[in-house]
Amino acid sequence: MSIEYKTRTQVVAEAIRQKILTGQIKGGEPLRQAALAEELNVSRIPVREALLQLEAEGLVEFEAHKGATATRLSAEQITELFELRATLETDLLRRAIPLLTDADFNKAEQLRSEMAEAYQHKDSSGSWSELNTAYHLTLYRAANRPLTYDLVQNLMTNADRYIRVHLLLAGGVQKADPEHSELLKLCRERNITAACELLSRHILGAADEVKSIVGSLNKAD
Amino acid sequence: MSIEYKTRTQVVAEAIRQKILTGQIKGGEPLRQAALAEELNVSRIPVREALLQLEAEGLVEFEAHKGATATRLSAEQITELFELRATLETDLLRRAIPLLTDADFNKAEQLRSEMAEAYQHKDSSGSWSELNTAYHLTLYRAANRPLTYDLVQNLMTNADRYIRVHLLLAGGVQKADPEHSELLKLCRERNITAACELLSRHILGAADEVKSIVGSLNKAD
DNA sequence: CCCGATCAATTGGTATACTGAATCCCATTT
DNA sequence: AAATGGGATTCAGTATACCAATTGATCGGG
Repeated sequence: MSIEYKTRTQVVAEAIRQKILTGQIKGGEPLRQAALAEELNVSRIPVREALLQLEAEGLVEFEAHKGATATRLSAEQITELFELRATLETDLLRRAIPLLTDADFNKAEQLRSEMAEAYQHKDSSGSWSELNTAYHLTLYRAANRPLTYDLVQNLMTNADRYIRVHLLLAGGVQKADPEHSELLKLCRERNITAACELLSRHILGAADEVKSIVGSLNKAD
Repeated sequence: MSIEYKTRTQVVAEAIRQKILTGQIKGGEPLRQAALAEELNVSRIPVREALLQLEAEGLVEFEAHKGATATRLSAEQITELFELRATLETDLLRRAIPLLTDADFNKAEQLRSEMAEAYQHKDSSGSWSELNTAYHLTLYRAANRPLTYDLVQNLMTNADRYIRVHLLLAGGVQKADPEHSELLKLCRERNITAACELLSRHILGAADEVKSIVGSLNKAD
């Protein structure tokens, strides 16, 4: 077990990240350091450092002397984000499949079922999202490609914002579960080609639905 | 014209980045905040923030209460880094080729010749590296994929550390110039398949040479 | 030889204050 | 009425000083 020591900066970063992912802070919204510091009972410095970290993750943007704002992706950028994911995640999966163990399969299966259950409790779109990320990452870890893995993890975090919308407004999750089952089955069969193709469709399909929703949202404001 | 305002944090980040890229700060070496602050005539705060930024770029690593150290990639990670580059850069090039303009070709050609000249003045491995990066990026910009582009830019920065070694110890650059010429020619002919294949070989070939050198270096210490 | 205890070094974090952009508002000018 | 040009204000960027927490190293005792 990893004894995670959390610095305040990390705690603050997590808090703000959650606010952005859940939509509590919307794209384009300015993030005032003083306000966040007071709200989270820390000084401005850990807030600044947390924001810097989130900038690196692509969740916020800095402008000198103007401060940080939550990023807002255009439709094209959302497309690019998901296509990037498709590229990198299929690459990881391709490498991972021959190396996946029974333990990995079991963990993935468990996460899948937890996800199915979380879906019942309609409220918690957050936990579904986290489980979904964990499920996918479980299949990638065996690839042993730390740089790509970290990158993908970050891309998934970014995608999450849009997935949650997807999840809330459309019934995007109903489609996900059978795909997750099928994907796991193909992995167990070590059918690399089919698994990668399914994964790609899984990601790009979600992208399409997200885009149609976000498109109408952007018109709204 | 963009009026670039530079905060001290940015200046500091650049200074430290250069030190790492040039090998003035070696992999694994600890980066003392107080020392850097004094050396650069700033307080510790911009130093901390600069280090945080460099962490995001993958050039340094933080450990709570132990501080930052310059990262040191294993042979496997170097392989992964260059393979990632090959994947993402060929993707960009594929998309860019149909959209490249004469202005782009001219700029690339100019950079290529500057690179060839910089190579004469043996000292400046730094400027060769920067020109090399600029040359490649010129061919990718037209792809209009900002996320991927930024990512690649960052990967190239990371690769640079190793390329410079390559450049100094082996004659890796002699090989690069004809490849750059050929690549540009294929782009002008809009020969996507051949151009991408060449680019991939160009990157992976450099990786091989870098690895053999770094391998012997790692043994050394 | 190992094992705590102690201590210095260094990072993480707070409080506070100051400087200087960026921006808004309003008066002056055209 | 529109443009110009200050202030005044807000907020980010940075400095300084200080304290707390953690680490690593040294050292003395079992």
